[in-house]
Amino acid sequence: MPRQGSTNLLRLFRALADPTRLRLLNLMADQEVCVCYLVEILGLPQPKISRHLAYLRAAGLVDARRDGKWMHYKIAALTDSGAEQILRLTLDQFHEDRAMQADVARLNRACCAPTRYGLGGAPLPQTIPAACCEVR
Amino acid sequence: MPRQGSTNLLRLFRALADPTRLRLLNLMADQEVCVCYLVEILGLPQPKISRHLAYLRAAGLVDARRDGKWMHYKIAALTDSGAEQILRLTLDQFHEDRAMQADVARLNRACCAPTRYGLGGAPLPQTIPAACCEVR
DNA sequence: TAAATATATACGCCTTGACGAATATGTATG
DNA sequence: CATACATATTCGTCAAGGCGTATATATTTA
Repeated sequence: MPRQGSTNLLRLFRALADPTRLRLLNLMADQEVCVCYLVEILGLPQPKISRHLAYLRAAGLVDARRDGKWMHYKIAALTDSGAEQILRLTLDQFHEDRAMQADVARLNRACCAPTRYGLGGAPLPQTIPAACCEVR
Repeated sequence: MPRQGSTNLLRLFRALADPTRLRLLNLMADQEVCVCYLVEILGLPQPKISRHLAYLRAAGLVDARRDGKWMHYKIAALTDSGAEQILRLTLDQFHEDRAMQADVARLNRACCAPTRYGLGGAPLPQTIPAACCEVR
């Protein structure tokens, strides 16, 4: 297989060239996340979220997993190690961005109290214990 | 000034989301380069090169310097350190890409023998000594 | 099987930006 | 000042992709 690193990088950069997709990737940086949380946290129309997730999936940046009615998305392991490095560095940079950190904070709060966010039966991310701080 | 790193990153990724601009940045990775060399090496129409350089300049990724009839472009020092890191890592990745290295090789050959490339009086990059391998 | 829920896709509209071709601008030189 | 040369910009056209709205699909539950 010929080296075609710049083609992979091009695909990566096109995927990163949209603010909604950056926010989605930020929320998925550390864990697999259910679509319902993404919609709730970003406060954007569900079809918009779904379309951007489809774009990211087509670009090979995320993997999807069905779990009953729910779909979980997570950041994929990229075959191109250069693209992988750039993606990881990008996600790291989001730690310096207030708005991105605010998104993460809202995600954590929603995961700790799903019912308050209209996410009653929604599955929690695997890294959040089911009884993290939920009031019953 | 509020943190708005993701806005800077967005501008960066949009600038990187084009194959011609990636090739241009690759050629400028280590040195300031005259537009005439960029046109010659990439073998693309001059207005196309010029438009992409204008885009890169507007995005703050390159600086331009006039030298008589000639214009020299170089990669700018980015104010956003996150964007700077990503850009540098991207340029590093080009070392793994055959086509990108071929561009660099052609640039070096042209700089060493400008007259053979129809670049008779064109100014050499600063890092290339005027008598590098030129046959007189 | 019908209804409810979660998610995905299709449609039409619109903006961004890429392109080739033509032309304009800036600079040096005769 | 006229010309040549290097580079930039404009113009019209086109494709990619973003959006809201509506609808389709998949899954569970009654």
